[in-house]
Amino acid sequence: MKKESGGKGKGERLSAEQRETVLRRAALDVFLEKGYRAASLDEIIRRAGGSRRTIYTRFGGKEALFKALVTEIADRTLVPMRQDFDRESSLRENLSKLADRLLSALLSPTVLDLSRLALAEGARFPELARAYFDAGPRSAAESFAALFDLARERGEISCPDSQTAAGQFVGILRDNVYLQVFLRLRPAPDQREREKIIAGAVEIFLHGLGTF
Amino acid sequence: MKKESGGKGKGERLSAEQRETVLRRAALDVFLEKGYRAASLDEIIRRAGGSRRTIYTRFGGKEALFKALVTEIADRTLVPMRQDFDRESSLRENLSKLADRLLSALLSPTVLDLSRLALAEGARFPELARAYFDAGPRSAAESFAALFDLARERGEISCPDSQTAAGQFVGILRDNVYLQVFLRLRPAPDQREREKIIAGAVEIFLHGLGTF
DNA sequence: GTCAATTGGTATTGAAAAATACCAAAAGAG
DNA sequence: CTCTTTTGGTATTTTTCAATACCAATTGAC
Repeated sequence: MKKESGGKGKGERLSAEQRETVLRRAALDVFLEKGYRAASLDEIIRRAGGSRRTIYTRFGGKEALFKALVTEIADRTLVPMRQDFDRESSLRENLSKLADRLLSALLSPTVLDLSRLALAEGARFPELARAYFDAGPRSAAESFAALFDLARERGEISCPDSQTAAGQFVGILRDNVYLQVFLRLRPAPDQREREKIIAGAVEIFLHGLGTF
Repeated sequence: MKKESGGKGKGERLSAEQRETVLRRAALDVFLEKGYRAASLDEIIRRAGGSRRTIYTRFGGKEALFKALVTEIADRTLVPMRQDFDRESSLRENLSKLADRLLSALLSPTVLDLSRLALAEGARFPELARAYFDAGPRSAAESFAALFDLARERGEISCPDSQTAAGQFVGILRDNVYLQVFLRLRPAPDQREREKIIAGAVEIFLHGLGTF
C-alpha cells in the first residue's frame, strides 16, 4: 500500500555533490567487500543514504556505477604500489625498502580485496583488469625497473632487460605464501616473516643479477 | 499450459552411469567457462541433455554438484604440476625442464580457467581453494624443493630453506607476464617467449642460490 | 509380461535483486 | 516568494534462476 507521505524527512538532504561523494565511497566499500555480484544496491543505499533513484539518474544502474568507479577504485587503492627510491642509498637498501613497501601493500586487506575483485571480475570488466594492472603490478614493476636501470648504469649489476627482471621481482614477492593469503588459506605473515621473505628475494636477485 | 505428452522421446535415454559422466563433464565445462555464479543449471542441462531432476536426485542441487566436482576438477586439471626430475641430469637442466613444464601448464587454457575459478570462488568455497592450492602450486613447489634439496646435498647450491626458495621460484614464474595473461590483457606467450622467461628465472636462481 | 523405480521434459513456485514508477518534500534559480 | 528541478523514500514490476512438482515414458528386476 502506498504511504500517505512520500518523503518522511528522516534523512537529511545533501547537495548533489555531497551525495555523489558519499555514494561513491559507500559503493566502493561494498564492491570491495562483497565483490561485484554479491554487492546489492540496497546495501549501498543503506550505507550511503539517499535513494535508488539517485543511482539510476546519476549513473544509470549497477553496472554503470561499477564501471564509473573502476578507475577510482584502482587508483585510490593502489597508490602505495608506485614508489620512489633514494638515489643515494645502496641497491640492496633500496631494493629491500621497495620490496617491503610493496609486500606490505599487497598483503593489506584493502589491496587484497581489490586484487580479488580484479582477478574475479576481470573477465567481465576488462577496464577493471586494465586499471588494476596498470595502477598496481605494472607501476610497481616500473619502480623496480628504474632501480635496476640505475644500478646497471653504476655497474652494480648486469641486467640486460630491466623490465623483465622487474616483472619477475614482483612475481617473486607473489610467492606461494602470498597465494595462500589471497586464497584465505592462512593469515597474512607478520612483519618478521615478511622480512624473511624479502631478505630471501633480495638476496636471490642481488646474486642472480650479478652483484659481486 | 500443460503438454499432452510428458516425455516426447527426443533425447535418447542414457544409463545412469553414462548420464552422470556426461553431466559431470558438461557441468565442469560450464563452471570453468562461466564461473560458479554465472553458470546456470539450464545451460548445463542444455549441454548434457537429461533433466533437472537428475541433478537434484543425484547431487542435490547446484552447490552440491559443484562441490562434488571440485576435488575432481583440481586433481584432473593439475596433474602436470607435480613432476619428477632426473637425478642424473644437471641442476640447470632439471630446473629448466621443470620450469618449462610448469609454465606451460600454468598458461594452458584449462589450467588458466581453473585458476580463475579457484581464485574467484575460493572465498565462497574454501574446499576449492584448498584443493587447488594443494594439487597445484603446493605440489609444484614440492617438486622444486626436492630438486633444491638434491642440489644442496651435492653442494651445488647453498639453500638453507628449500621450501621457501621453491615457493619463490614458482612465484617468479607467475610474473607480470603471467598476470597479464590471467587477466586476459594479452595472449599467452609462445614457446620462444616462454623460453626467455624461463632462462631468466633459472639464471637468477642459479646465481642467486650460489652456484659458482 | 508386469510393475515399481528412475528418467526426460516441462511447468510452476519462490526468492533475490535489479529496474522502474510515483509522490511529496526540499533545494535552488529567478 | 514562486516555480521548476532534483532528491528521498517507498512500492511495484521485471528478471533471473534455483528449487520443486508433475506426468508420461522408459528401463530393468522379477
